[in-house]
Amino acid sequence: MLLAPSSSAIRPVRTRFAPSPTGYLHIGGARTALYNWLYARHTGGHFVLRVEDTDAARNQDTAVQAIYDGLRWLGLDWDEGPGVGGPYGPYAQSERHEIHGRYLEKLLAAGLAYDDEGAIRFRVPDRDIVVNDLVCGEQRVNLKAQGSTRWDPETKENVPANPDLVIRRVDGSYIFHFVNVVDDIEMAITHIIRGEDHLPNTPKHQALYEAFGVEPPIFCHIPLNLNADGSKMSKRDTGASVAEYMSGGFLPEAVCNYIALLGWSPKDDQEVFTMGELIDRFDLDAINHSNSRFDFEKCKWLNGEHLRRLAPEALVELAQPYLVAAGLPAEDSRLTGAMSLARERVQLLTEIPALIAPVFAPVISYDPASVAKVQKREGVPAQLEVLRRHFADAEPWSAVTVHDALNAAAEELAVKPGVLMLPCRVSVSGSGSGPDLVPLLTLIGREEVESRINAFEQILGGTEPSNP
RNA sequence: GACCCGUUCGUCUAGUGGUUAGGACACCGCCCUUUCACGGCGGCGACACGGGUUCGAGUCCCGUACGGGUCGCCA
Repeated sequence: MLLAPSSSAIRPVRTRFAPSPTGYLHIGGARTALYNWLYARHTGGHFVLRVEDTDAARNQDTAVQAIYDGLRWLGLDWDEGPGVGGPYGPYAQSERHEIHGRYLEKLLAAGLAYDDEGAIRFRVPDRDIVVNDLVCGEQRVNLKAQGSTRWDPETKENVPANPDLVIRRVDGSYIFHFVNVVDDIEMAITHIIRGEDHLPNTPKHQALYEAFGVEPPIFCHIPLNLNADGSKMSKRDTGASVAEYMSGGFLPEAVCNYIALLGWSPKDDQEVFTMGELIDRFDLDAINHSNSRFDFEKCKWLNGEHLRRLAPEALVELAQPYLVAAGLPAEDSRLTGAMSLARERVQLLTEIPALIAPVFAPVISYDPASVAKVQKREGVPAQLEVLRRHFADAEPWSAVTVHDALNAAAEELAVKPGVLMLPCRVSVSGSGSGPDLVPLLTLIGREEVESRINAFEQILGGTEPSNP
């Protein structure tokens, strides 16, 4: 009973993400969830979250929580699932026993399943099963022929095997392949978007759909994400857990943007997308066919791009926890101005405190290398003296007057303004690099700038730095 | 081992028979009479290999190599 999936076009799209509670949300899983979510949003359909827990793994609240937290942080809200309910519940596999039992009965009654020493096996048909995958094309396999041998990794050889699928264990619990299909049928899932690692299993699922006389959903197997070195990404690898991004100063929309691009292409040169744009542009026909490697640097760059598109006020909001942790004021009239400076060079929210600290820090921590660089120069104390004099005349203290003062000092000394910038910068921030100097000085204020230049002159004069 | 998926700059990718093979990250250089950064400009850098088909192939076909995946009473 092979049925073409064409008629499903009239059904409202229903996608699902079905993670097992492993205690963390893998970035690859996050991408799978994202694609399902995007497709549902793109088509105006529904996105379902179903937790594939098992009896044995029950009561692992924290393990499930990590998945919820990750999805919520990414902004991938589910229309049906744990916490929100829905017409096709329950949404935890462990609570769907009766349903699974009912489907098992169907198979048993039709003679398509049988008891094997207490376990129950699904009788696999002896004919080609055809799967149509949106990405990988047509897959054709005879499960009976293929399953009659099994690879034994111990002896490294093929050994005879029973091709019929165990669907219920001796202990009465059900096997993944079976519950997966049953739940997808029951939840009226129309599109299965999942990792390519499931592709070889799909003919088994197809056979089950056919056994139940149900039109299978549209399969879409997406290529995998690998580590930078091409190895499989596992729990311990850098960037593998969404939790790292949550605490590492990333913006959820930047992470979504990046992982969306790993495996899907907008087919043009746009790289920075808002969530709305992703929803708009995302479609299944533009999914790539080959595996990709995770480039943490590009992910950071993209995060910087998203940060740069934010209003300073929004940045103040987002930086709150990092400011507090760094002992910086969480509320201050200069914060917005400081953010618009930090915004220009920031990639991660975690970098913000160091960037704006000079605006607020009463004590400068001098970077030895930067100080040494200044010390090597001739005539710096005299230059700072002239600079300070012009700063004293800047009235009122503003970006314009500070800028003019800097230029005037340079003119008097017959040097380019740039020559004065390094000593000035190190004086007020302790570092040779940082936000744009003039706005930084403006923000710090005349009094504080002058006293920091004073302090730095003393250091250059041979007095021991109070803060090496 | 069998079966499946794949292979364009280091990485992410555009490219659907005729292109100087385009963009982005990273890297390098220059510019922004102001350092670092941001931005702008430029540079480096790729069609895995071998056969076909074709007037013509990154694009189609076959093979090889390489990478990944799957073969559980795991999910």
